[in-house]
Amino acid sequence: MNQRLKQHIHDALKVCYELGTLRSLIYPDIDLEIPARSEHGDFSTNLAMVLARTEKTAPRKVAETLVSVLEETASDWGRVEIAGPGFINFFMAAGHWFAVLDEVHRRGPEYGRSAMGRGKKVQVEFVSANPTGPLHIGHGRGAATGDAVAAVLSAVGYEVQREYYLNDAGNQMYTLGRSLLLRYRELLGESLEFPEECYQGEYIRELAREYLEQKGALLLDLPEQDAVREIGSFGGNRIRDGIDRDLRDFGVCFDNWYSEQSLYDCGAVERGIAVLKERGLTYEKEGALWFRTTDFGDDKDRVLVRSNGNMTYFASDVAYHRGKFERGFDRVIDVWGADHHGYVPRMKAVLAGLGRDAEDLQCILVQLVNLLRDGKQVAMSTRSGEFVTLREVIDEVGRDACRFIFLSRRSDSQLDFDLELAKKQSNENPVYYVQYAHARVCSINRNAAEAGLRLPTAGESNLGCLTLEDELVLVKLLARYGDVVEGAAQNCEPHRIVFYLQELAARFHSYYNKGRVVTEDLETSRARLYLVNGVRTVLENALLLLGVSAPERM
RNA sequence: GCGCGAUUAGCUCAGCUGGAUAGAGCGCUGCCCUCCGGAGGCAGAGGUCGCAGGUUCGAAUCCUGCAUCGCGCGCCA
Repeated sequence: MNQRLKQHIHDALKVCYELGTLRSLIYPDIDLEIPARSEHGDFSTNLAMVLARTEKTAPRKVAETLVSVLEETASDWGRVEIAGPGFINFFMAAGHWFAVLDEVHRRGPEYGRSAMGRGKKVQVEFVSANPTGPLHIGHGRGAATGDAVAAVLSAVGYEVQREYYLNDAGNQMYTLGRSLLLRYRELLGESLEFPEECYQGEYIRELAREYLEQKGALLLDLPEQDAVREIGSFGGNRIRDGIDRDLRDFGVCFDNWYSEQSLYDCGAVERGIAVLKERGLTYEKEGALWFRTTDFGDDKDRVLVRSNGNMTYFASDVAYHRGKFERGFDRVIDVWGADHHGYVPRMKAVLAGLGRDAEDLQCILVQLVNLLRDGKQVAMSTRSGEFVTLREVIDEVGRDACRFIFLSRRSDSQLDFDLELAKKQSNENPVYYVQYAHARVCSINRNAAEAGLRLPTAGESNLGCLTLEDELVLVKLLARYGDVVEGAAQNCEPHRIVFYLQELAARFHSYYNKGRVVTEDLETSRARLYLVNGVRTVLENALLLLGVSAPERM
């Protein structure tokens, strides 16, 4: 609808230029916004104010000139007026609005999707927690965010891949193996000191016990190196499987698990370094190899190869990101914990160093989750192994509430997550408010079916029966849904969907309380059923983007 | 010290990339069950958008400085 309106405005501007009533001869991007106040119309543009400068004419005067042309065609779609300092406000005829209902019903689950990103491949990499322990609640927020961003991008037409980067190379896997081996030996009666740098969590003991039960005491006969590698790879696999299982139960499913070790095995890390060398972006200092990331805006250079010959994680990150683009992605999105924000400039530098536009990489920083119970902070410390796992939270509060809460703020703002509040099935908990709206429509449908009323399909009902102000408001909200999805996609901000859902649910509940959908009047009942099921479709579509279910009963 | 981010109602937060009289939820006060599900609705109180300048027709939004808070600044992973 606003595309057509923009075209009208563009045409009007052209006419003014041809008539000579306006002389700027420029066509600025037409900014159509939905005013906060309905008295200001359904749409509004500041075009006259933008043109005022080059026209050297008062904004209102420019607006009058434009409006005089716009009015010639206005009767087809509504009316125009000038307001305030020079806004041009558009009021669409009600019939135009109610036509979206047909679109909602015709497209069903497709309604709200668009072709904005058609033909482009984008990868969203998220969670990517080290496979050295179970996921905790912070990973859950990253998972919900990454998954929803992926879903939203996919809804606007991108070809999307969800990827988990598995840090299975380097020191930490060795540390995992060592931690396990020590616990294993403890179980076999040895008394020893458990080093601080080893993983402290109780799960280490459990895995060691599991290994012992399955394979027995044979590790004691192996050289230490081999024993560490053996039990480490056992533990790493078990932990990875556990992570995968937790994520699936959280409704997150990765298309690809990408192994860091594989980058070493196939020589990609060496090649990545070689490319930077060839481009003259590296130098040696004090026995180490450096990448001059400061050439691209980083505040200091970074080491690729240490003086002891070991590669840094940064070196494999270069290879990893280079590989992403070689795999054909046009855009790459990394979802990180906000404590990694310092890594953004150096990763952007990697892209620039490889000859890519740094904008092709977007980093979404997810702030930490502040876990509360009844308003009191729950102490957590990864080092001591005392943390609340994602698994525990899912089991306790449920997947829907969890995901909804995680997505209810912008990702870069901190989030209070109160376990007791999340469990409450009350008005303090916004998930149920939205889901309840959906269940309510389903309930109305059941009721209508009992009364022998069938759900009307497109064109079957008389939309002229929808004369209430609330009905128009609802339909306008439905019409906005596509823009909301596009905005969420463009900005990688799934929380916009959450806010939209709350508004839609609120308008629906309000409407529901004012009168009945199923009345004695058959024609009105059918039209209202048609409307209310349009609402239901959009509620469902939006909830599914967030990975939250749309229940028919609660 | 340098860098990044935050600062909006009692609390938790939005604010559509610079628009018109700054919004929502919770909490608080007072109402609404003859009615398709009350996990609901209606009404009300509540603001110096951290502070000070600047940019322009117009600033919560952009720029500069300051204050407070958080995070990050290894040849760690």
